[in-house]
Amino acid sequence: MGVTKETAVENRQRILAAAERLFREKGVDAVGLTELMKEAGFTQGGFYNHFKSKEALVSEVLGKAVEEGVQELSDAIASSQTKGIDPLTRQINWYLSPQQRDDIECGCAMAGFAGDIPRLTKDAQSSYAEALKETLKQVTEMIRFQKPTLSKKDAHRRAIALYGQMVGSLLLSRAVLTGDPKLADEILKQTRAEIFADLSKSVRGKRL
Amino acid sequence: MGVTKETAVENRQRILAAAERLFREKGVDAVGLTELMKEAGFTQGGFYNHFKSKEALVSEVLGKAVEEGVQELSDAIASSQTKGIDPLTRQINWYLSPQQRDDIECGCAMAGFAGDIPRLTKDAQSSYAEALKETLKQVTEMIRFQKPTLSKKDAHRRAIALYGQMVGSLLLSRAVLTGDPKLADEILKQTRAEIFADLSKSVRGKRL
DNA sequence: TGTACATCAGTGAACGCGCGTTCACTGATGTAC
DNA sequence: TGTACATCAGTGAACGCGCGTTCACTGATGTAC
Repeated sequence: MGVTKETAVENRQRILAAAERLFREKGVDAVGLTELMKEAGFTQGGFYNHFKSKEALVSEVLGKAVEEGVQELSDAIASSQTKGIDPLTRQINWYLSPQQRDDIECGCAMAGFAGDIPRLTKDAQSSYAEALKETLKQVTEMIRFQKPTLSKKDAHRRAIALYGQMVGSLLLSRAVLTGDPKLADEILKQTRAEIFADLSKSVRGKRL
Repeated sequence: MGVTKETAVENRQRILAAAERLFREKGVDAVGLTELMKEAGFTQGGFYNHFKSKEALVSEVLGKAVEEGVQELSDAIASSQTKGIDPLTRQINWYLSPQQRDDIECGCAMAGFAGDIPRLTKDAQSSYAEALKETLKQVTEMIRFQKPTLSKKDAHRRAIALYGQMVGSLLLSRAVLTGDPKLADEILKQTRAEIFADLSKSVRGKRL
């Protein structure tokens, strides 16, 4: 009831933030608009002042989440490089850590939403595909930073295989987290070990 | 109305089969019992003659699907060995093919349901974890069949990393299938290429 | 083997419930003069 | 700057709908004698 234009924009952000949190935690389908608006601090009716439909909200949340993911990765690469750390090693260690697996709120959006994509709008699917492409470019860069001798084509192939591996291990680890926590941890640990063994092998003795 | 005991058992199987088909296609949450029973050829009320609740059905479908997956893999390994084909190579080529990606009805249950597991019952989570463990054992065996010199521990590590990679690439490829079909195909192709490059490298020149 | 009765798979209407969405209303904000 | 009015974010009740589930009923199957 009577709210600054500025406040209205902030409130819209709050709805988006609440939605991302709940979607990641419970899944898109399992979150109702009443619950969502309550979480954001409003009553359900106000939703339609900000969004055309639930589907439009979902698309926007998804798009925002994957874009932020790309941005965060970009920042992490830059930060690693200024610190003189190898960005790829650092990124893999973070990605395949129990922390990023358990902190579903802040974890990788590409992995977290992967299962929902086929059921979303074409728009959402396109932004997801776009973000994946961008991410693969960044991984390719990290690989070339680590092994400058590699051709661009080889690095890109390696990037695709590596990123798929990271996403898959993360999702499998999450899937068995309750059913077999020991296995969940082992998946992350062994995948990390295997990746680093591969890397040190292919740089031919030069340790990372 | 009035049905042989035998027929009743068959009908139960039909409900399970319809459920698995629909769950894979649309996701567990998106399938209602009315739709499900209609698909199986019945009216909604009869559902509770066979299952305690929708949740119980979901658990049973999941358990059955992953068990069948383990069984099918076991059969495929045996069939490859009698034909003198390397089971691992054959399995990877099938798993990372556009056909298995697109044929969501018959594709890998471990991958297809991975995203749903955290929201299911403890029972379902346990059978999933059990099936994953079993699958990893089978992959380990395939790896040792291909490279008998590898220690059991090394083969198991390699199995975890490899299976995670296959699942991840498959899910990413599925996620961008509509948004960027070219990328979807490339993910499968490059992952296959990378895996086989790794394998031929680590068997030191001995082609598969 | 034939008859009487209990069982229970299947039917389809109905239940309460929460969903996404709409609506009339409120009242401070923003605007026109 | 002060006043009158339009705007529109937010409220909360209500909409139709499909959900998971329950229920009284049907009638062939299976069983007891």
